[in-house]
Amino acid sequence: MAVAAPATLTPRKKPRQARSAATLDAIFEAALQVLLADGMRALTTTRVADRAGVSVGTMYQYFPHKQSLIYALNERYLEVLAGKVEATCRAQTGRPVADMLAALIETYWRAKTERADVTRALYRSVVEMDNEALVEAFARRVDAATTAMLGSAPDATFGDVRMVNLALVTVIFGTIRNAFERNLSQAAIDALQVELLAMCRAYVELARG
Amino acid sequence: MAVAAPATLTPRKKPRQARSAATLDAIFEAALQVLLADGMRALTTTRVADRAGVSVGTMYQYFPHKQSLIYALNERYLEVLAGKVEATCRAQTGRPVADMLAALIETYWRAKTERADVTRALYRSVVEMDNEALVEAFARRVDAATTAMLGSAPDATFGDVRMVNLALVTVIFGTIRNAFERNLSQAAIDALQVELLAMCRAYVELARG
Amino acid sequence: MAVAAPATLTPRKKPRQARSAATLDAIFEAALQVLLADGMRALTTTRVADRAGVSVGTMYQYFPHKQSLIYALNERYLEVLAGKVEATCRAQTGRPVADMLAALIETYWRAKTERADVTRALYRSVVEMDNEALVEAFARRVDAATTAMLGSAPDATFGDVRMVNLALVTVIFGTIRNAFERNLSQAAIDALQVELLAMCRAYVELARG
Amino acid sequence: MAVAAPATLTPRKKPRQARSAATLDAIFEAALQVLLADGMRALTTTRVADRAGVSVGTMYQYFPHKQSLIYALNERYLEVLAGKVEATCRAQTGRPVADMLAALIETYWRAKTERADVTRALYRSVVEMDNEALVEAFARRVDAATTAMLGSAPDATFGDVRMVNLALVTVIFGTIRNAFERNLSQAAIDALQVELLAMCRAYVELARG
DNA sequence: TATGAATGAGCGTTCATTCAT
DNA sequence: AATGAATGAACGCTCATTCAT
Repeated sequence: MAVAAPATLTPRKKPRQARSAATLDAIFEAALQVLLADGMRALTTTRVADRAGVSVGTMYQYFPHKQSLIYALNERYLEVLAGKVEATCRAQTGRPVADMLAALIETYWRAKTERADVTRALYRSVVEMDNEALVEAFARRVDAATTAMLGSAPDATFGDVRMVNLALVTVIFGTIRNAFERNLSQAAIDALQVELLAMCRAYVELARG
Repeated sequence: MAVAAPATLTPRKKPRQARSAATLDAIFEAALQVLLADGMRALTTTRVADRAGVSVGTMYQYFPHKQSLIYALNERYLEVLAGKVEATCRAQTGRPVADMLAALIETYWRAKTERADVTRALYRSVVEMDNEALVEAFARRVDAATTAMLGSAPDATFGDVRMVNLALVTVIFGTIRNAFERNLSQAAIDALQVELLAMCRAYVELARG
Repeated sequence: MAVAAPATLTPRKKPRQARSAATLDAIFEAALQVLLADGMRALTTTRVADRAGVSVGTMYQYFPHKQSLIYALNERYLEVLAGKVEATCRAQTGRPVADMLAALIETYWRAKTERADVTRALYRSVVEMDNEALVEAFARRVDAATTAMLGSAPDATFGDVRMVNLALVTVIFGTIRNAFERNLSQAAIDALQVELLAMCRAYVELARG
Repeated sequence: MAVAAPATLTPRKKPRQARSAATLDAIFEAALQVLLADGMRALTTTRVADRAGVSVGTMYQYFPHKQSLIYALNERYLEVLAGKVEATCRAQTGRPVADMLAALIETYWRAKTERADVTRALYRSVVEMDNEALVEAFARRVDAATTAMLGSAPDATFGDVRMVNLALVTVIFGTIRNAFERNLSQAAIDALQVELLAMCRAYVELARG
């Protein structure tokens, strides 16, 4: 059931040539397209290979199992997402904590909204693999970035910054995910974002030394 | 992909005899066991029937599709969960808002923790069906209950109780779900629950008229 | 594969009571209806029993296999058909041979046309059983009747009446069956009947002593 | 019930390589063997594939459904049969009408007799598909050939050659089919062929201008 | 005697994976 | 290195038949 799950986010196999990288991209894009167009059930190796314009055989040189393809797909998505969060954290270093929260929520929310269909499709692709390692690695990267950011706030010092950070990150990410699961109107979603920010700010107010 | 999705949470077919009800229970329990032990991939009709101690044919007298079994499984789970939330809301009617929040979080958290494995397994079973109707119905029931509860608080009146309610419910449920997705230590989980409550209380403080 | 095939056309089991006969009739009628409405594929024991208003168990008291039901269905049909041919033959005894031929063709053609759908459905039901004995018995009955009729013609004596009879019966029945297999217009069918009669008369002219 | 039925008799998919053609032949031959040995009920995809020495998967690369295999089987058979009739018609062009009839009957009868078992097996395979289009196409081809042949006879002109042709073809083919359905002795069959020819000749005598 | 829930062998079909070319 | 035809285990599901009630 569980796929061999390397604990790192580094790509399993570095493409040696531009050609390989292009093929890899084509496969990823194809997989995503199939997933979006026809759902998880239609995500067969042949279908992906066909849409990517390569043979199944070739695809099996890049991915030893179907699971490894799905794994890599999620890896890639989380890689980009983590990058965005890190960029925001860097940009917010040393700024007031209220701004940090707004920026973090905004970044994550937009990342999920931009291609909401992809987000949802990937959530569903997770059944096919053991994503624990992936999630763990993502969490570690994000935790490091947000903890550093929070620590740099000039207007707040926290007794247990790791705890505050865990709470904020879990609440923000969990809320955003949940908002996607329910079929909320755009208006409700916008309002929800505002409330979430208010809540986080109120919490930080409490928690700051 | 999508299963025929009745918009209600009422069981599709009332078992006529005690014998039938027992069989139905055995099937549900078997499906859950398989799901827990071997994951979604192993949840085949034969396997479930075998473990339930009935023949496939019998299983197909209770469920027209494999999907309908999974659907019913989730229906059942959400039914119980919604019932617990409603009970809590009834019990907290007229009590201080801070108590309400503590009780709601406690109830939901415990429900998820009691059989955390089941919770996780069911989250994953969702790929196989269209659970939109189910989630919607669950959300409506819970929203009604929590909104009524909040409205009854003697120590708080809200400008837009529906908005406050939506925010609280989404944050609480989302956070708890997210806490489960990550592999947190029990200590971290306990601490998180405390923080979540603090955050919700701070938010309500802000929102109350 | 082959069903136990009694060589006679007599019913396997004489219904003792009116009740039984009614049930039997209901089963036959139900089978025919299902066959007509949904084809051979839909002809399941449960479906027939349901439509007949009895339980499968009861049906299995009348017919030991599904095949025996189909067998009996064909038996019944051929019984009626043979009866019609025999009646015609009796009626035509001693009449001119040209009249005999016209009457025989007319009788058989009308029998097939009256419920053309039943005819076709039954043709198709034959896959499920070994109808050799049935066909043989039918052929014998008809041969006896037609041979006797031909022998009684005042205006013709045949060198080998059995041969002439075999030729006529095979040609007439075969032609009519074939006419049904092709999708001919009503006009074509009518014209064909006329030609068939002409052909048979010309043949008899030749064959008569 | 009905299979997608292309209105032509041309093969659906040209095998690209000699290897493929061999496989296709093996599958056809296997299907025929199973049909002959064990009847329609035993004609399962696995059984055919096994006997053909290929895997089910391979079989499904040639035929999208079980039905399409049966369809192709009949298509192939009728193709050969129509070819034989056409060849005879070409050979008999311009010859006396009595010779034409003898040749046509002889050709058709021999074609059916050569592999009488195959003939009978295929008759039975028809339940599984909608052979209307197939039969129609066959009829059209044969009608065209025989009508042209009859029209070329130097010793006969017909008022309505299409009508005469329809009568002859229906009678001949129907009679021959019927002769196969009954379990006639070889002697009876031979005699029948003679009588059929006599009948057709007598009819043509009548019909010729 | 009549019932219909239960059975389970066996069906048609799919698709991840391999390997000869 | 790339291909895609071939494989076959395993799936979801059906339905003739049985037998406890």
